[in-house]
Amino acid sequence: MVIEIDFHSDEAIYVQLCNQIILGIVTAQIREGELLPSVRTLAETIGINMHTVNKAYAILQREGFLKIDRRRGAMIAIDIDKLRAIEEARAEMSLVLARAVCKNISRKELHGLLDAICDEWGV
Amino acid sequence: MVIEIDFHSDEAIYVQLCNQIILGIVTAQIREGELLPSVRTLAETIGINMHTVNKAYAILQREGFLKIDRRRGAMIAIDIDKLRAIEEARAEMSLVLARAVCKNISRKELHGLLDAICDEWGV
DNA sequence: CGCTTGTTATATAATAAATATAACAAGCGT
DNA sequence: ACGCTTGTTATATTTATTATATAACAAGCG
Repeated sequence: MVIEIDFHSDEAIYVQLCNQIILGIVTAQIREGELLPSVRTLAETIGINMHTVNKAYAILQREGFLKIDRRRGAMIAIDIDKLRAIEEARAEMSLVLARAVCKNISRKELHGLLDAICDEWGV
Repeated sequence: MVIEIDFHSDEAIYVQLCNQIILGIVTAQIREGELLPSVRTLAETIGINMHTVNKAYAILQREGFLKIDRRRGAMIAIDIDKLRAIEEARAEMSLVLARAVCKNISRKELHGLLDAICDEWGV
């Protein structure tokens, strides 16, 4: 999967990495059981430091998106704690929806947006 | 409206301020046309620096949630650029939804979550 | 004139992010 | 046994961001 980093973004590089890998999973660019590049390889490919990649991988492991085997590397492996996932989704969605609602975006339009995004991913 | 800052959060204080004010608008704790406390007053109430509040207000003004009059203070005034708002909502929602979908939360459940949040706000 | 308003400038401290080296333990392949 | 790669840890340094601290300014109200 291709990873693009915007070095002029106000988002930290490791955050961009996490987001793109998660988007890669949901768009099936990389699937459950597949290996990500090694921290060193990906770091060199992108042109950043090894520890920045390592930080992203460690976070994704803690959040239950991948498992790290010392010798094989980082493998996509979703740990499903659904109750927790729903609570997190609710908290994050509240902030997004609040901004949208303030801007007069209707509940109906938000449902439409949700469908459009899910359609894009074939979910 | 009451503002609560978590000084142990990993979110910057000015970000928490922005989020809470937007949530305050959407829950009608503060309405269009109403004045927020002055930067100095709010800073003292919360126990933080004036510039931190000023930064939050400036950001909310730039994002079109309030207008600042030099002598009157900061007033809730939503600038509706709907096309832009929808694009921003789509980008932010994509990240939230991607995480949720990875955790096996279905499209149906996400619609339910959206409704639950909107219901809470009476939107 | 005194007061408050947002705004700007400058300096400083504290924290976070990113980079740079180096080294370690584990295991694979030859 | 050796060389290689894997993630991991440690340390140091640099840079960027965040937060605080003072100070001053222009604008306007009473």
